Amino acid sequence: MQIVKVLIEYANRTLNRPFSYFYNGKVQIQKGVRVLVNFNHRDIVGYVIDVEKTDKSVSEIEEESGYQLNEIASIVDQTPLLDEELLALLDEVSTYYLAPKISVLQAMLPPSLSPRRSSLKAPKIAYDQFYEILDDNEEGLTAKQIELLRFIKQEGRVLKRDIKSKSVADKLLEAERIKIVKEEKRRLKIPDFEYEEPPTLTDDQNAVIKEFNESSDPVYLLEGVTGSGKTEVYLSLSEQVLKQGKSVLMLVPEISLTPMMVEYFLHRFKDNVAILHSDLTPAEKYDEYRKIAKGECRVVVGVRSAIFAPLKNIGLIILDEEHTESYKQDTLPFYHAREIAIMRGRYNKAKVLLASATPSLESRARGQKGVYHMLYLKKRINNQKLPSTKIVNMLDYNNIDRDSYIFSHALRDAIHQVLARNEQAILLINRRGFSTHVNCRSCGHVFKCPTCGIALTYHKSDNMLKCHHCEYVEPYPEFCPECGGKHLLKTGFGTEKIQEEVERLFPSARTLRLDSDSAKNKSKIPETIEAFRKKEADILIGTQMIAKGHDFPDVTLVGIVLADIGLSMPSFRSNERAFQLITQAIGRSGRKEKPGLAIIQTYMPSHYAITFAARQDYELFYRKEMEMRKLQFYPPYSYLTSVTVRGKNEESVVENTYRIVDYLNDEFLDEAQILGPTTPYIPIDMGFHLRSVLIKYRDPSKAHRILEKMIDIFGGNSQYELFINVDPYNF
DNA sequence: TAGACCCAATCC
DNA sequence: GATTGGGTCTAC
Repeated sequence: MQIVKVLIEYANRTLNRPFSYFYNGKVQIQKGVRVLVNFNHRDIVGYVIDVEKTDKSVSEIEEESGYQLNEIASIVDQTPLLDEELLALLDEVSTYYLAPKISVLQAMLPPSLSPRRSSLKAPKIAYDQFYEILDDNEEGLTAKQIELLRFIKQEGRVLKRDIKSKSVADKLLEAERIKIVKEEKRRLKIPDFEYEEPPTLTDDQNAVIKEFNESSDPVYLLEGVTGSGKTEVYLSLSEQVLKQGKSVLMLVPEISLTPMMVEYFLHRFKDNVAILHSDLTPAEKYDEYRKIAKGECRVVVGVRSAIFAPLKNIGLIILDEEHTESYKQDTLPFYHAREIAIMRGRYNKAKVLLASATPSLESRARGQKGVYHMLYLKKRINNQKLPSTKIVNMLDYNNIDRDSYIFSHALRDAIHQVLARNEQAILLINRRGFSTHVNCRSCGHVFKCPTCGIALTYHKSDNMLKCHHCEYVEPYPEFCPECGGKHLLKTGFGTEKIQEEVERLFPSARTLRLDSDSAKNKSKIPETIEAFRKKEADILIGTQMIAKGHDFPDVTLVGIVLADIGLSMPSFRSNERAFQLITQAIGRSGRKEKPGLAIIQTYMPSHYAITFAARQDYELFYRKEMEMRKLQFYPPYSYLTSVTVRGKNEESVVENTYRIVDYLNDEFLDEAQILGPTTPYIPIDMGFHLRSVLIKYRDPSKAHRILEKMIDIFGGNSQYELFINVDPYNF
């Protein structure tokens, strides 16, 4: 008999331990396969982490252990889900992020292989069926049969579903002239890209590649201004690595925003490329995953979760736009792809290349200290000039247009000129919807989301109030539910309002809007971008979506309608975010020979994030922001971990959070700052109340020991659940 | 995580 | 007297 230890599919701290089952079948159960087990009256999926043979009987074991053993209901997988490297990575990730192991497994594996019940109904392998010749003897065949036989012979193999005359084929099968061959099918359809010869590299690119090759450092940070040719460096290095027989993992922030990167890789490496991103169907993900696991593709281009791709013998891992927040998962297990990349790099003895025009402060500081090897691309490829910029102080009434409180004279004039020259403009407003708040004029009641507790945004297009955090919507009310007042006040503005204003002020201009409302399904994003590139519109209005690496040759004006939005967010990263966003947006203006202009409207015209972004001066911003971080003891001068308590009863949540704060204060003594309990920006999650503690510390290994002890003491509670976020982003 | 179990509130 | 709803407990 075998005793099988399994992790069960619930990613809950109190269940983060192995459960034992017995198995009397003949098959030897392997570690790393999924099994179906009965757990607390239900059949669920478990992941096998250990198997022991025993001569004892079930009742003897039950006697010893004190619990009743069930039998494994069935075995799901024939072979283990993870190879040796990924198995080691599972341990490393769950340890570093203090996360339940099963949650790491669920993040690592595609839906069809994930240890959860839903994976059992998920897509399986699909096959293409081909006809191939068995025997080309034409004797005794009808004319039609001979015709088909010759056709198949000529083609070598023919897809079964391409044959119209099914009955003729059946006859040939019966006569044993042809056979059916099954082959795994790739459901992701990738257009066939022409091979593109690598362009001649610039001296700067060659210098970077040379320095990279001559060093044996494990991690590199490439700081390259927009348009400096980073992509060609990636392609060139990838080519080298493939020639050495190794494989390449290329991470991008979001595929629908950067389809060009995928295309470059497809042009260069053709069907050696597998693609992994969140818009793929589960079936497509499964096929890509299997292709990688079988070694059929040695280049993977993908988003965050692709960092767990089952690539073997990795030689190079690249993170493009390494500062992007989408590399951090904001649900369990809260991992950051950059850290995983470094772990996998270490295991594979592969080099890791991080790259950005505006590196994250953490990475840049590590570069400064020599932890990462700094590389630079300082010049734009054909020496394009950076756009000229103008900061408009919106506090000064004289600067504001008489017809519209949103536009300055400068921006309105500039748009007029662009339209007159038949060029294009981009207007960035990093907030969607029409008005940001709705409240009652008589009693001041603010309309809030009942599930999240944050203010609802008014959307004019469908006359609804929407929550920008969860899915909640309600019709725009006629009167106040508190006092019955009829006068509701809409304050603040977003993309919808800007579009309306633009259409009012520039009636002849054709506008396009791009935000997550206008792009409900993601294929809309590249469509809208393409339409704008083709000059089907004069003005593109949108959120940060439009600020990313797109190349619009006719855009000569970028207007940042309100640069302060990001700055007023309650996070130590808000300056960094604002700087990155403004810098990127400005980079969209004047990409070809036409000179570009950027106008930045703000109520904080002398804020350094705005002034340095306007000058496109990363270095000065970096130094100033480092000073601020040092003063406030934030990363990179400290490490952060947040602990969030989530429970039904608000009082008990608060009380328990206080107990955790006290505990942490006792354990850390003076070696950490413990902030809290604080009420998170999103205070309620599906009817559960949330409170957080932020820990700022210098010694990660000590913190790790204390946090593990904290989980032992406070983790196994049914009153509340603990969420631990190592290196959180939203504080 | 989600069923079982328990108790109290509520219904006709 | 039965049904419903909420809170708590527990799992191999």
